[in-house]
Amino acid sequence: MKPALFSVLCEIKEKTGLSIRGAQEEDPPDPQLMRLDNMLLAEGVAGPEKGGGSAAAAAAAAAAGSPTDNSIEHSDYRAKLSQIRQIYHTELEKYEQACNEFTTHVMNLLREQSRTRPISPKEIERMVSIIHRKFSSIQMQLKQSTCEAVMILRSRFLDARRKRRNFSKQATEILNEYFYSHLSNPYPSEEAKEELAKKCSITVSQVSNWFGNKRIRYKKNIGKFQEEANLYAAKTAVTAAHAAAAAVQNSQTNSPTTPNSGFQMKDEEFQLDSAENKNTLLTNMFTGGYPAPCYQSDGRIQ
DNA sequence: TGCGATGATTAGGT
DNA sequence: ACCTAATCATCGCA
Repeated sequence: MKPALFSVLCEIKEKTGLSIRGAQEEDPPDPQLMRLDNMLLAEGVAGPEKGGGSAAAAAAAAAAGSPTDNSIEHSDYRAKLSQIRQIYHTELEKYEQACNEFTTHVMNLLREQSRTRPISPKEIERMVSIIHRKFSSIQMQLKQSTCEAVMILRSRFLDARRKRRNFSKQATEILNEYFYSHLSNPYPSEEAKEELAKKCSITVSQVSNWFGNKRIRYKKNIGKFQEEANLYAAKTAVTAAHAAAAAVQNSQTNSPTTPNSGFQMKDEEFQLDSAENKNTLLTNMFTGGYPAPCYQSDGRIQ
């Protein structure tokens, strides 16, 4: 910027008491503008050059409940965010420069006019504030669209649904084993969930999600899961047989296993009596027979 | 590429 | 807080 113009701007500043550079930020305490500013600051788009963005990304990733450090996606997110940030800053600078230049231009015109007519400081102030209002509304739009872009970016990268990965085969195996061996009451306790989570290398809430999904899907279409149920029943039968063999050697007077009340969904009379079903499955497994169908094709009990 | 499977989210209930 | 049920969005296979 040319020194001559700059001195003019300083002159305006002195005369009007307006801050030319940052008029938009400090003049009206507009709540919406403040919201936008706060959000941009929180997302690391506005504010200090480095660190903010990654902090926001890390916080968001933590909120999304991602235990592994998917650093590839992270850096991708950061790259996109800094792209937005760069665009935002260059645009902002462009607007400020344009605002200043335009102000200078108007001031020059007023100066020339001052040779032919008297110009009051009031008039100058009015002109300058008009210009600033115009430019700050443009700036508001910029901030708004930047916020939108960040929100879209966030939803694309940080929405857990978008980066869903199937659990490992082992994990699914472990979960299924638990589910089918507790079919009469497939509601693991907090401790059980923690243990399953540990075994499967997933979070406790993922275990809860899995059981929630499994219960509802099993209930909806038991027929579909029959084969799977048989498979895991056989599997647990083998381990149970080992355990039983060991137990029998110790004592013959063991109390019977826990009484089963049946798989009952909350608030619903939905007695599967699946413990009995499982026992049938097991005995059939051992005798080589195939279990009699216990459920109708629509999933209801016969 | 279509479609079923599947993990995550949401709304509404207790 | 935890559940069910519906739904969303992606995965993975034929």
